[in-house]
Amino acid sequence: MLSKVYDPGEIETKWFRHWEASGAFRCGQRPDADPYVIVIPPPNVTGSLHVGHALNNSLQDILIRFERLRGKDVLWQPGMDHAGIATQMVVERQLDAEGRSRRDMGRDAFVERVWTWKEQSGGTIEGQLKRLGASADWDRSRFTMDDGLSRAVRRVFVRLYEQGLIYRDKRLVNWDPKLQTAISDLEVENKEVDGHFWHFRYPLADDPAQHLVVATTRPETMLGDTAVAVHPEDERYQHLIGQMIRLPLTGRLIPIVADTHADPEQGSGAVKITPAHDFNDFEVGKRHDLPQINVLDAHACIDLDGTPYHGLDRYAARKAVVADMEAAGRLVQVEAKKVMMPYGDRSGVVIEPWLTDQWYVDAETLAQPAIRAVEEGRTRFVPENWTKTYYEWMRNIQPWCISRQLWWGHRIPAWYAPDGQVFVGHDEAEAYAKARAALGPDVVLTQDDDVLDTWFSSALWPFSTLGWPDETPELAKYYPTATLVTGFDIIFFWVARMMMMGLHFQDEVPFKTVYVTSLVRDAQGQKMSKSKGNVVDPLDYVERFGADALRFTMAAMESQGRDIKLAESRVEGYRNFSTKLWNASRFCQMNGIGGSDTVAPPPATLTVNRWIVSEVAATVAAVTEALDAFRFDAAASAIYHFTWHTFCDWYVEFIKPLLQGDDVDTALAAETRAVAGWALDQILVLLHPFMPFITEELWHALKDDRASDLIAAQWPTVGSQAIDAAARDEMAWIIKLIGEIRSARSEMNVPAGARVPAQIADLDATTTGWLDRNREMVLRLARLDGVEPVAGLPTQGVVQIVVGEATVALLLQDVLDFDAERARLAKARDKAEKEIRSLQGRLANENFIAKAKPEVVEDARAKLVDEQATVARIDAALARLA
RNA sequence: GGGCGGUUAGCUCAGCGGUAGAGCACUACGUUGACAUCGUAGGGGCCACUGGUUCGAUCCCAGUACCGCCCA
Repeated sequence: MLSKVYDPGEIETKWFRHWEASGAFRCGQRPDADPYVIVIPPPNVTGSLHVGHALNNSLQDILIRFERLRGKDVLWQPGMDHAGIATQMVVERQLDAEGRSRRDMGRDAFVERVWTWKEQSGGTIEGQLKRLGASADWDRSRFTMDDGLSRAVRRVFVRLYEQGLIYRDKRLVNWDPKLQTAISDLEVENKEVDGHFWHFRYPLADDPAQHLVVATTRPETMLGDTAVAVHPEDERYQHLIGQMIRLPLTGRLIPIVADTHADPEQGSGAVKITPAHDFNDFEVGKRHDLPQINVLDAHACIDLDGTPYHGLDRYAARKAVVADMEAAGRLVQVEAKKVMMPYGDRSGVVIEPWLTDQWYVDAETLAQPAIRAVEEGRTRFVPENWTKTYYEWMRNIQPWCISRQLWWGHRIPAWYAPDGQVFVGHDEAEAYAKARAALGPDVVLTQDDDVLDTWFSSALWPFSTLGWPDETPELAKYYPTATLVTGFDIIFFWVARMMMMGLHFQDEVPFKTVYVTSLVRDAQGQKMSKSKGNVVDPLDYVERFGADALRFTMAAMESQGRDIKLAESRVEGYRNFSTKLWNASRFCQMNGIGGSDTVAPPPATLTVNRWIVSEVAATVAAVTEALDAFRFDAAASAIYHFTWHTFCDWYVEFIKPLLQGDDVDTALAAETRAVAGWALDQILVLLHPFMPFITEELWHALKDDRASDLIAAQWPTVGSQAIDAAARDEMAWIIKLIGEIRSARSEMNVPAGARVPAQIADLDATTTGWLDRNREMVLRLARLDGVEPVAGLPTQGVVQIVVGEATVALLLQDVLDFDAERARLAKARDKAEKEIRSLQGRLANENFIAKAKPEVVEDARAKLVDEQATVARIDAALARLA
């Protein structure tokens, strides 16, 4: 017997172990079935589960379990990402605590240390995903630094290099002076901060009495200025274009150039140009063939031997430069100003544009097929509006800087000869072979020190995890994958790059649908962040309410195109829902209702049973349709509403007299038990993708000889042909009748427990049949003593209720408040009258009759007749009272 | 500056060309043999604003205001 209260903790780990041990998560179990594949967005090996993961993976598991139940050959490919910078930072922090540094210990020892850390404490997130119930094929879990995936990375690098799509170039990069590495544009966060605008006088070389005022937010970079630019159409400066400036502090001569980059509205309209330290200036420098003077070293300290600034860090240098300019009388003013500053998203320090040699991918070329694939609908975004974001990025894509000055990652497979010639190969031997062929047998090579951007390896994820570069059966069967579920924040980082690499190396899109999830915020709508302290730990909710409740919350709140504000009350509410389901199952168990033997609905003669079969069929259609359309909220709401408000609130209450009375008809009771058991089974299957644990537990509790676990059961097959319109009409009337009686009782303060005798008038043949067939249910649920059909209703001591054509009178004798009853009827009359006026207004409009859809007009007419009849009956009821 | 989205009950959100729904919260009653993590009943909304299209607009279109996000 099930316990009275559902305790999730008890059963969740039990069932997960069982599924895992039984191999339920493995792909390839249905060799003839269509595949359905999702690759997990690989979480960082350093990561732990946050609420975004909980959302994302709940949705993936819902899709996976849904398709598994539908009989597909399902593969959910799990794994983790080596997360270059993040992981290196974790281990460096440990070393720091030990008073050591990676440079002391050397590259090999450091990398070994990272591996040790990874083996010991990396990947806690996998365990946390399992706690959520994630039914991925865990035996296939991959890591981006695996041998196989590393081989894929080298293969891709070599091939793209040979195709001229990877190259080495000297360009400005975003340099992180703290982490000592280049990072990509995407890893830079631009933030507006309080800064200053320093206005300096730059003297003309020919006439030092004359000067040009330039304004800058970065005074220290003036040491690297190689020009001053003015707008070509700026009247004020026409005569100066082509003249020279004597740059203060260094004394270098620099030209005044005309360039549209100078904004006449900004400051004085003249702008200093520092090509080696600013992305815009770099472009200006190229247009005017200006020298690029690098004045900073890798630590962002001034690197100008022989000057007083040498060795100062950028902020100290700024102070010194400003002080010296002021002392020289060249500081005009200092203006407070909001400025945009680039910050490294990992290090949090200000990024320095810096001139270095790096490796680049020709993203523009690779992007073209990736754009076409979406234009042609081979891959589609859901919700659809993310397509625009994707195009926006792809059509303006910049060369992708893929080298990182880190030690943890895939080392770049490029070797240099002493003369600087580059040899790229899958391994050292291949590079040597090429080098010897070119340079002779004695050549000595050194490998590039740098590693590849982490996203370079995750770009290969949809096929590298399937075994590529080997031509494995898995690759043949499971590529392209079906659905990618991810957050909008990595459409650029990851989705776009998978599209490029997948198309280039497999000639096919990596996935057919990209489902973009919402962003989870806190209950106040704030983005969660550690610094704000509003981070919700999903595992805390799992502990308190169960993984099922958290998963259901995620699904129920996941509506397309809106952020999720996660409120604890919702999780609690869905915990209550699981308790409700638990107790409904407990009721069934106590009444001899067990799991069904059939997937098809059992034969039913009773209206109430035919009705619940119809309601199940409608719910199956609604849930299936919603999941097919990625409407997780609609699917969750359909199954929730059916379970609680149809099955529990009405059906279970309806069947009690059929099972529990003194004079039970055994044949009808047996039919009812079969139908109830079947309906509950359908609930369990429909709900399983959302709440896998409780449903699996109940599945077995209701029947101990199940043919399979629920996880491997069959999605309901009952179709719309099982919907019985007559049964639905009949039960709708019964429900309305009971509802109206309850409402009147409550309003008239009839004690809730009191059994009241009733009479009913004006039934026709149909409604007489309806009432006769369901009399026991009505008596029980409306708390009536009896409901006797009569020709004329009594006039004294009655509460009258109009339901359709019929009027019910509750016989209350002495306890009736006459005025209250009159008021109650009057209120009902007003409501109907209001409706009548509205309908009459509409029907009086010729245009409405002529132009509205015929069925709409017909509906309005029918409703008007109905409401008028209701008013007539209420009037009759009022007349009886008088 | 460019792009995307939002504005519906006290709160969180669905919805749809035919004058509005859910969950939570609130009020009253309630221990009826599944369930108080519950049941029954109830109150609560000029669907942001202004125009337009339409027989009819919360819904479609245009604009305005405010709020968010992304990119420069």
